[in-house]
Amino acid sequence: MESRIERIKKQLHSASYKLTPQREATVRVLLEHEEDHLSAEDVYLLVKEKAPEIGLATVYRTLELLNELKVVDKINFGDGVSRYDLRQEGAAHFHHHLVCIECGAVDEIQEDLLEDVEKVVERDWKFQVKDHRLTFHGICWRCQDKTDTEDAKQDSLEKQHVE
Amino acid sequence: MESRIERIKKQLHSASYKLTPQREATVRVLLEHEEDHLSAEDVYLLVKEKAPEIGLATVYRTLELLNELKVVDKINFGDGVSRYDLRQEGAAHFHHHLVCIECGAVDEIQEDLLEDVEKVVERDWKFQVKDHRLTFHGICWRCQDKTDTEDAKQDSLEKQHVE
DNA sequence: ACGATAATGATTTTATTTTGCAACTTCCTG
DNA sequence: CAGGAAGTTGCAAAATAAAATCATTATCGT
Repeated sequence: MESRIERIKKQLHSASYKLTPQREATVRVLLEHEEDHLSAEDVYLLVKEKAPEIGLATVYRTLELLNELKVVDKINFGDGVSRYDLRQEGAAHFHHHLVCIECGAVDEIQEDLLEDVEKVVERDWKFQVKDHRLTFHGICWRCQDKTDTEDAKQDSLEKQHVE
Repeated sequence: MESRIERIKKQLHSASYKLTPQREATVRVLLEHEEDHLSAEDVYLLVKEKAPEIGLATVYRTLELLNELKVVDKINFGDGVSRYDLRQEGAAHFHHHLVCIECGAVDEIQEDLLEDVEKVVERDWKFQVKDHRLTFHGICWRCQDKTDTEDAKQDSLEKQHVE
């Protein structure tokens, strides 16, 4: 993790930006919540725990900066807020998401999956693909299990009290 | 087109909503700009031409309603505005988009392309896919042509004035 | 340590979207 | 075809997110 921060620091420097304490604190929060999909406000509140003097504007600026450097990706799941997601180190493409319409959970898929599709797009639409955003909406395995269990429960109830 | 409005009217009725003149005007604007990706404000201004007395809030409410009914999809290309895109009639899935990072043009892909990928997701992640969002970011054929032309121009200039 | 340059935090501003509410429509019922 | 409940509208105000402003402060190479 330290080495990861070091590398981000180098990225900043090579674009002649500085790794200030505020920026470092922000990056640390992102690293500690790699699985989550935090909004700017979320990040702000978490960073504030470590560095209470930080301002919201700085968090916005830092996130925008990290987005420029392709360290994070700015995503939008349809609620009005932008969320920020660390990009896998060295990944050329952004990873995919599974959004559960039951419980709202967001899972990640790191595999590419789109190689063939991109080839088709490049060939048939003459579109030179640089990046992509892919999100599936549906029902996650947890909610499928839950529903199964409830169905089973429901079934047994219906057996007891036939209406 | 009239029949399409008729069908949307039925959809509204079956959810016990009404097709008011304002809603009809809004739907007509959407149909007439099927290729575009209008923001709420865009729609508002266009509807106002036909029905000047309409309020912005009504447009927002209508778009939200049509989104609920899956007549339109609400999309977000990363600028701060939501855009509304008519769904192909009968399409189970939302179509895909090609966003050009040079000129900002947004093209649509109606083909599915994701059948295989969805199978993998359902199998390997036990995720029951209901819908998807796929957007490619890259360079459209128009800008590729443009760049080619400019390169050629540049080449010939360089031949004339070698530095 | 110094000084140019970059970054910060508090606050204000902008832009988009949502909400509250009184007035107005719509459409069903008799 | 009048009456009335339910649904809808337009306006204005409020809520939200994000960006911009600006005086102050920190950073880093020399």
